[in-house]
Amino acid sequence: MTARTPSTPPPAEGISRVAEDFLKAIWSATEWGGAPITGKALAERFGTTAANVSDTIRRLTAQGLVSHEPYKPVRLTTAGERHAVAMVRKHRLIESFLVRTLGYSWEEVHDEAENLEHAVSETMIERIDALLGHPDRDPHGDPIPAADGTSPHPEHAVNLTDASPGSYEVTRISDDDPAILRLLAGHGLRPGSMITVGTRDASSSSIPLEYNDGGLASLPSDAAAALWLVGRG
Amino acid sequence: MTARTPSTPPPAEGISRVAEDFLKAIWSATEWGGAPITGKALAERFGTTAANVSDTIRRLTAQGLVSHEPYKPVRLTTAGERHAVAMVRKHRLIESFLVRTLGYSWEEVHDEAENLEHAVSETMIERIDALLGHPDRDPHGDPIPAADGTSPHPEHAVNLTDASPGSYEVTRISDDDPAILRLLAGHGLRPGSMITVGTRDASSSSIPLEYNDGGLASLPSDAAAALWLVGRG
DNA sequence: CAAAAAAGTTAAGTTAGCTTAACTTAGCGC
DNA sequence: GCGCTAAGTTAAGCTAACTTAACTTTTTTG
Ligand SMILES: [Mn+2]
Ligand SMILES: [Mn+2]
Ligand SMILES: [Mn+2]
Ligand SMILES: [Mn+2]
Repeated sequence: MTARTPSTPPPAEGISRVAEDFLKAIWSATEWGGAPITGKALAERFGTTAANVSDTIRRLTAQGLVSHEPYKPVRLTTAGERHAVAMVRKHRLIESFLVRTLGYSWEEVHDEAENLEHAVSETMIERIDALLGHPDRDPHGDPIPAADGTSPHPEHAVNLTDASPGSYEVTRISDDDPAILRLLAGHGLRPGSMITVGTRDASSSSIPLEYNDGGLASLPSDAAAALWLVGRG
Repeated sequence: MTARTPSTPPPAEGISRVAEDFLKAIWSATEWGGAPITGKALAERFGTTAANVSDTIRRLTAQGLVSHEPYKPVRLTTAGERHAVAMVRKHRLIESFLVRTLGYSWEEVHDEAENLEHAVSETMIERIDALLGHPDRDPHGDPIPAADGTSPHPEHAVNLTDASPGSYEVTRISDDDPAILRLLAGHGLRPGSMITVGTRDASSSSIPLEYNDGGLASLPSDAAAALWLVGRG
């Protein structure tokens, strides 16, 4: 066996499942204009401890995938961002594939994709992409990065939480929380739905909506935060 | 944290990827009438050391999945066999799915399935099974165990290495070695092919074949060992 | 601004899975 | 049966990923 000099960077054998999920989470935090993610948020996202997050961030830093100053939020390096975008591409293509070929509903694909994204080969991803005709949105309305890492930049969307009264089209629905997805699906809301945002009642945190067909509803603010809209006059 | 009594069996949280592959390998050794597998064979199969195999077998034994006396071959317990058959079912259904829906060729599916089998949910496997119409053979001719663990017992097959001269149908082709699969595919041999086995030349270890269409070929013995036949006249 | 709370780090310990090295056992060949 | 060799085990040590506990830094807040 060839002795390995301790100072030599790790052989970059491949990137672990945990590392892949971290990179994706760090990237996702800023996808819709949010601030760089904190250790606390990462710990909550993965149901683990702050100590474990520090440890994992240290390993990712050693691999040159993230940059991190103590007590500051975490950022991706160029290499880290490349890997992150590749994972997002896999995740969203897999979701699209499951809906199209296996009849998954758009509120159940996320968990399955969360596992499969770490197991599919590049070859398989490109075949899925070709079979689906190179889609540019996943079932939740999220843009699918191209194989070269470029992202189709979607029309500027506003969060329902920040939307002033008026007519909108739902362009994306965050797939983070399955319970919220089921709630929204129950309201008939999906990417492409047309809605009218009403005037907020100061005494309540929920947001009044009117649907195309005249139906009325009121969404709690956590569900509203999952909806992204573009104005439709 | 609740203290765990040392004698309590492990919580069977879930079964690791390494454990799943070991169970599958142990089961596969006896699928076509072979002897229970040895540690040496397991080490070769996974490209690891005998020491690591001993270690892994120890863990599997502690989990109640295999039974093992020192210096003896490894056997599955009832629980181990149940898990092994479930993995084989996943592997073969995934191979079938990749061929059918993504246009994989039967000589390239194995490696992809080797990874995906650890990532797909029960739900996804059952949907694949339904989509494919509950197939009972995979692309290599291997029987696909049913969801309840029962295996369709195929017509008794003989290995080409042991076949006396005569007419046969190829019923299965072992998918262990990709190089051999490519060689056989190059000869036009696949499950369902009809062949005539010629008389062996004592001076050579290769086996003479005649195809349906009159073509002649001669297979080296390692390739011949991958072919399983049933007599046809 | 100082104290309290929240966030982050460090330290120590665990397990699975791997390595190399040293040793033991089993199965012959003679 | 004796001794060689192949197979198997044991020992020691490593990394990634996790835990709890103790501590430090930053942020909030009265
Ligand atoms: Mn994931
Ligand atoms: Mn999605
Ligand atoms: Mn596998
Ligand atoms: Mn197969």
